[in-house]
Amino acid sequence: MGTKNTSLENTRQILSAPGLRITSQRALILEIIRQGQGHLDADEVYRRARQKQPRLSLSTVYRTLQTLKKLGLIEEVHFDETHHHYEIKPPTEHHHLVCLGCGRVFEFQYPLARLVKRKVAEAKDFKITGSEVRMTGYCPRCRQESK
Amino acid sequence: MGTKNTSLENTRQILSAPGLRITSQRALILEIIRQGQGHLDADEVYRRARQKQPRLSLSTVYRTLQTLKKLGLIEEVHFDETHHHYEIKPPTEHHHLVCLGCGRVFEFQYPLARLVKRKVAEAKDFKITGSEVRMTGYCPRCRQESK
DNA sequence: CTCAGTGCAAAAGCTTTGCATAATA
DNA sequence: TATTATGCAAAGCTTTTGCACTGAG
Repeated sequence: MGTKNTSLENTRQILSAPGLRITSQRALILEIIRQGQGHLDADEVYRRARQKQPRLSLSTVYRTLQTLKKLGLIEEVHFDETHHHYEIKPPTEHHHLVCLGCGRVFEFQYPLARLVKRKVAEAKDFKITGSEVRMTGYCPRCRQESK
Repeated sequence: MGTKNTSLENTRQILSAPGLRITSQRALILEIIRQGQGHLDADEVYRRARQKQPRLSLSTVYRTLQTLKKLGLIEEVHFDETHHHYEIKPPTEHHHLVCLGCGRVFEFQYPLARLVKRKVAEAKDFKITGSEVRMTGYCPRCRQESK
C-alpha cells in the first residue's frame, strides 16, 4: 500500500507538466515501462496494459509513448530492423550487445562512454545529450552450439 | 571508360558468390550505394536507380539490399525512428552524431572502438562482429541559432 | 536449359490520424 | 465547462511475399 501510494505520488509528479493530464492509462503505461526492465516494444506494452485495462487501445499506447519520449522520461532504442523498444531513461548509461544467433539482448556498462562523449563533444563542438553503443555478434551459447 | 571497366570488374568480383548472379539491377544498386556517401534509405536508392533503369521495381531494391547485407557488403544503420539507411561497409569504422535540431548526421572516427570492442568481448565472452556508436545532441549551428 | 532474379500487385507489419466521446483540471 | 486524452476505425508508410516471366550462367 505504501508502495502503491508512493508510486502514484511519483507518477503524479512525473506526469505533471503544463497542459498535461494524469490519466489512468498514462500512469499504467509508465508503470509498465518502468517495471519492464527496458526492451518492451509498443505491442508488448499494449498486451501487458490490457491485462489491467482491457479497453485500452493501441493508439493510446503509441500516443503515450510519444508523449513520454518528448518529456524525456523514456528512451527509444533501436535494436533490430523492425521494432522500437522503450525503456525508462536510466541514471547510469548502459549499452547493448545483440546476439545474431538467438536474438537475445545483453546489457553492458560501458565506463568509457563518458570519456568518449567528452572527446567527441570537444572535437566536433557538439553538445551531446545521448549516446547509444550497440554491438552485434554471437553469445557463448550460440558459439557453442555451432561447433 | 577505364573507370567504368574497373568499376564493372570490381562489381563483378564483389558480386561473385556461389549461386549469385550478376544482374544490371544489382550492379546499379551497389554502385548507387557506393556513391551515396552512406545514409541513403531504400526509397532514395530506388529513386536514383530509376533514373537509369525506369522499370526497376522497389521490391528489387529491398531484395538486393537484403542480399548485400547478408554478403556483408553494406551496413544497415539506424538513425531515426522510421527509416533504415544503407552504406558501403567502410574499411575504417566510423560512427554517427545526429543533430536533434536540424537532423543532419555527422560521421566521426572513433579510434577507441577497437579497444572497447575487445574489452566487451572479453568481459562477456561474446564474439563481436559489428559495432555502432550513435550519439545525439546539437550541432554548433543549431546551438548558435537558439541563443 | 535451369534456376536465380525481376516486376507487378497484393499483403503484412508497424505507426499515425480524424472524429466523436469521455474524463481531467 | 474547457480542453486534453481516449477509443475506434481507417489510412499511411515501409517492407515483405506469391507468382509468372525474364535472363544469366
